[in-house]
Amino acid sequence: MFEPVTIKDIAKALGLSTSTVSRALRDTHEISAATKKIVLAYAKEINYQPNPIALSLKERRSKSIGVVVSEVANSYFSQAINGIESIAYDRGYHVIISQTHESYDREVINVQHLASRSVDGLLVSLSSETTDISHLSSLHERGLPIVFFDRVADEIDTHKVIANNEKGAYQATEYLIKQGYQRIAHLTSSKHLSISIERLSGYEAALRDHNMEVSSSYIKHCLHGGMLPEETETAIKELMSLKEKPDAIFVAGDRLSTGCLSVFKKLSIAVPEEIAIAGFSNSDVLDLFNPSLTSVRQPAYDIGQLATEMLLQLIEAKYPVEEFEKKILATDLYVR
Amino acid sequence: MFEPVTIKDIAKALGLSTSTVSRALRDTHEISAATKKIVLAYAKEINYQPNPIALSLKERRSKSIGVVVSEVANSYFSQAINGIESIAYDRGYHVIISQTHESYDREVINVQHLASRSVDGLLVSLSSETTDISHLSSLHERGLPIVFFDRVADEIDTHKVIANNEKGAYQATEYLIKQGYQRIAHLTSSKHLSISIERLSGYEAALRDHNMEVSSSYIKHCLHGGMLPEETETAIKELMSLKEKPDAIFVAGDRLSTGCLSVFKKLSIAVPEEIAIAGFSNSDVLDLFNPSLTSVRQPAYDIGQLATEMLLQLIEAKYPVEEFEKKILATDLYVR
DNA sequence: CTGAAAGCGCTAACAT
DNA sequence: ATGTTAGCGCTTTCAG
Repeated sequence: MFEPVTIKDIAKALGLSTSTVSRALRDTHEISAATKKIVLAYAKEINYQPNPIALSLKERRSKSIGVVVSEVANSYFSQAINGIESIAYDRGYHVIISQTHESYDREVINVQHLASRSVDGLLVSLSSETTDISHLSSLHERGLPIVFFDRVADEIDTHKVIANNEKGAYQATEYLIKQGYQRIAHLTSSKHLSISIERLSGYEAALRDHNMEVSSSYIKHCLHGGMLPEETETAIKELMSLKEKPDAIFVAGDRLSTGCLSVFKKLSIAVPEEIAIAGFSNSDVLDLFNPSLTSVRQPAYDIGQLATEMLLQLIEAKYPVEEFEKKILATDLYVR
Repeated sequence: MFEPVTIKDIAKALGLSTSTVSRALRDTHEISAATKKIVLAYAKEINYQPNPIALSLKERRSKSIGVVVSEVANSYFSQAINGIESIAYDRGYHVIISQTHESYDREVINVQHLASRSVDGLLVSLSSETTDISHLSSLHERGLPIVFFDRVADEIDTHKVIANNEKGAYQATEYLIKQGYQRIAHLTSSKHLSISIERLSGYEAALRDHNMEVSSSYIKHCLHGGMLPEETETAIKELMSLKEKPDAIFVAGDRLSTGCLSVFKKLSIAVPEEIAIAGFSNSDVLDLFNPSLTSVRQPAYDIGQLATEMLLQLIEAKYPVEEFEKKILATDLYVR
């Protein structure tokens, strides 16, 4: 039904062979200027577009990279994607985005699909459910370039780009401490995620450095990182029903932070009078919130750009790369 | 470097022909149960994945659909995308998302790329810059199925799915009128966008039905739909420097609505005391805003689903479809 | 400088 | 039931 123009059509119309046409279009030297001109003119006239599918099949590369994130409806990821695209498009690569919705199964399916679809490389931020990463390590072992960003898998030896989650968490927690809060809880995403581990560690370090106790009853995990509102609500209710109610919470995630505010609003708990909040967020409408949210902002756009540059370096490397780096970018604390 | 397993590898390893292997994997009847079992077992063992590129080339279809939106970092679009994916994945189609960032040039490039990449169909919401739609109509004439959603092109005869923008705008404007506001301005996106036209028309109808005058000085267009904060700020400043300052604004877009609130905050203009706002928005953190925003919410997820169903119907139609529909879904007014 | 032919991975018509 | 062959669109030897 939809029949694009092929090199064959041009050849037939011009009484040439397909190879000659191909050469004219590819601009090789082994072609007469005259023929080239004719072919190019005709190609433009009929708006010839080479078929990238055929090209991919031939060259075994697609000039496209796959991106695996949990949700595009997340400021952090949409900003990172913009960073990714900015580099990729400049370098002639196309970007295929896929969402896991924090589901491990979805992640496996998406990764398989992208790989079989001949993406030349993968930019991955793990889903919160993922613990087994064999779907990625097997591809990586077989030579598919992969760069992790945000939620990384330490088991796989490749480039990684993350924000300084530990320091960001430390600063946010310290901010709450300096504001005079005494019982600071921590609400975070699933336990095994690299970002959760790093942010937890920053939180604990800040407490310890200020001679405050780390209590496990103050630390709540949400397996789906706030995707399910009930999860957040349950965690908050548990915290608020402790004998020693916390007077502040450091929240380690975008959706979780806004989710928290919603829950408090719903439960009519005054923020920051009854409980103060500081949390990670890259939302760009944060300044419209009331109560306001002191937040740690990650350089999502830069992270996306850097990860893409590193991936393209791997893809275009002449020789297998053996040395891998983990880049750590600074966060910003916005006090509100 | 990255060498996936092919049907040929299996054939060689098992001493069969490629076609036999293909038949075993395709599960045709003309194959012995024994061979089939052997092939399937071996395929599973080495984790064989068929190469969809080769398949696309052969079958001239890719089982994938392209999506063209302005920004994924926009609640409306990210929700629509989720709706799109929910249907597409169920039906075995993959979704390739591309962003125009409200740029016409980018839209042309993306559409060309998607088409040449052999997507089986296109879901399109036009960029705010787009007036010339020949990049789409030429593809459409050549038989590529296209369904428009949100920002549609009336010139192209195909399925369209939109929210009831006119009624939504009418209700929001009427709400402001009933609150007692007298001088209601209208801030909207670029003039030629279908959504702008529809929403403007609802706004004007509401004013007229309540015997209020429509004044062109009260209507401000932002060519980039609020993508550029200066645009919004300039428009607001112009409105606020009129002799007869408006006492309310009906805002016709997500980014524009939040952008408006930001500008008022920046300029220390009290909302809703000095000026009231009602606007289109699909943000899911609207309830955390202060000042709060009365908003028209579109059924973005449903729109995405419906548009996808219609597109797949076109793609899978046995005979060329001649009758096209424009589906109009109801909006919701959230008074805050 | 140009054409014929092979091959990328896969399927399907045609043989056997 | 299985193998052989051709062909999807393109590039690239290999011949001429």
